[in-house]
Amino acid sequence: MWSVVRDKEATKAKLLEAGLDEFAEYGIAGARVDRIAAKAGCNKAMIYAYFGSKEGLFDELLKIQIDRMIKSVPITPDDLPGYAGRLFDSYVDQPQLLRLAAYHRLENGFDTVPEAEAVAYQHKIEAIAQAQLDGKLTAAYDAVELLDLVVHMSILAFTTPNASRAMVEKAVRRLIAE
Amino acid sequence: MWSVVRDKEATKAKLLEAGLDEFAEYGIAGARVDRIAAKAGCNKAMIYAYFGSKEGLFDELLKIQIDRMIKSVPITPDDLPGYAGRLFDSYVDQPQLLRLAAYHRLENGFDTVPEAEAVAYQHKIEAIAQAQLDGKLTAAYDAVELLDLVVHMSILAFTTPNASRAMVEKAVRRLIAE
DNA sequence: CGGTATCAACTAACTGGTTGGTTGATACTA
DNA sequence: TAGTATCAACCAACCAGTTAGTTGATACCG
Repeated sequence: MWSVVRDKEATKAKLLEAGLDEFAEYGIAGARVDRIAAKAGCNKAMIYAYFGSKEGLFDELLKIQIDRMIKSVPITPDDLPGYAGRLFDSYVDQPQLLRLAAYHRLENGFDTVPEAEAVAYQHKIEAIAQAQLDGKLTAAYDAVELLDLVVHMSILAFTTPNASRAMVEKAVRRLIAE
Repeated sequence: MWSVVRDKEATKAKLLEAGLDEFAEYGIAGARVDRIAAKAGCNKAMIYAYFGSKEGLFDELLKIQIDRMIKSVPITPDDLPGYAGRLFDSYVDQPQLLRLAAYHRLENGFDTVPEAEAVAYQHKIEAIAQAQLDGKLTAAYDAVELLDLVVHMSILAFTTPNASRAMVEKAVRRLIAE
C-alpha cells in the first residue's frame, strides 16, 4: 500500500488550496494561518516549513493562479471582444483570482506586480501593436491603452454583480469600432 | 470663550479623518484602532464612545465619503463622457474613497451596499432612462447597463495606474456612439 | 532476512507580542 | 456642583511564528 499520510507535495497542495479559499475570502491581513491549517487538515508549522510565512504562501498562491489564467485564456488580438468575453467568463467561474489580485493590489500597492503578470502583459502589448500595424485592429488607441481598456472591461465580473459576457463583448466591440 | 480642547464634534471629526487614512491604507481587518487614535491625537476609548466599534467608525466614514462624492459629482445624462471624466478626476484627487469602497466590497460582500449609494443609484437610473426616452441618449443599452458601464469606466482610476481623464471620456464617447 | 540507523514529514504545545475593547479616575465646562 | 469629555491603565482573547519531540518509510548492514 502507498502511503497517503506523509506526502510533501500533497500537503503543499492541500495548503495551497485551503490558502486560496482563506485569502480570497478574508484578504492577507484578515486571513488566519490556524484556519488555513485546519482547512488543509494539517499542522500550522507546515506553512512555515514549505512557504516561509503567511505572505510566502499568499505569493506562491497568487503566482500559480495567474499562471493558470494566462495559459487558459490566451489573447486573440484580432478578436478582442471574444478575448474580453473569455476573460470575463473565467473570472465568473473562478472569482477567487480576482479577489486575490484585488487584495494584493490594495494591501501591497500598485507597483508590486507579480513577475509572471508583467511578462505576459508585455507579450500582449506586442501582439496588439502588431495587429494594429497589420491593419487588423483600430489605431484609435495606442497598444497599451487598448489592452488596459479591454482587460478593464472583463473586470465587470467583479465590480458589477449582474454584468454578462454579452454585455462585455458588446462594449468592447463598440470601443474598437472604426 | 469657545472651548477648543473639549469639543465633541472636533474629536469626532479628527477620528473620522484619521480613520479615513488608516482604513484606506490597511482595510478593515488590517486597520489598527491604536494607530487611528494616535493619528487623531486622542484616546482610543473615544472611538468606542462615539462610534461603538471599529466597524462602526468605518461605516460612518464610508457613508460620509459616499455622500460627499454623490453631491460633488452630479450626473449629467446628456453628457455621460463628461460625467465619467469628472468621476475619474475626483477618484484621482481622493483615492481613499475608492480604496474604502473596494475593501468594503471585498470584506463585506457585494450585497451590503450602503443605503445612500443605493438611493443615488436609483435616481441616476431614472435620469438616464428619461434621457433615452427624450432621444438624447443611445438606446443601445438599457439604463442599468449603461450606468454600470459608465461608472465602471471611471474606475480606471483605480485599476490602471496610468489611465487619464481623456482616455475615460474617449472610451465612454465610443461606448454611447449611435 | 531481521534488526536498526537515518532522515524527512509531521505534531502538540508553547511564546512573545498584539488586538479590540473596557473602566475607573480625572479634568474641564456651564 | 452636576454633567460630560477625556485618558491611562488594564484585560482577555487572539495571532504569527517556533520548537522539542514523534512517527513512519527506507536504506543499510550483519
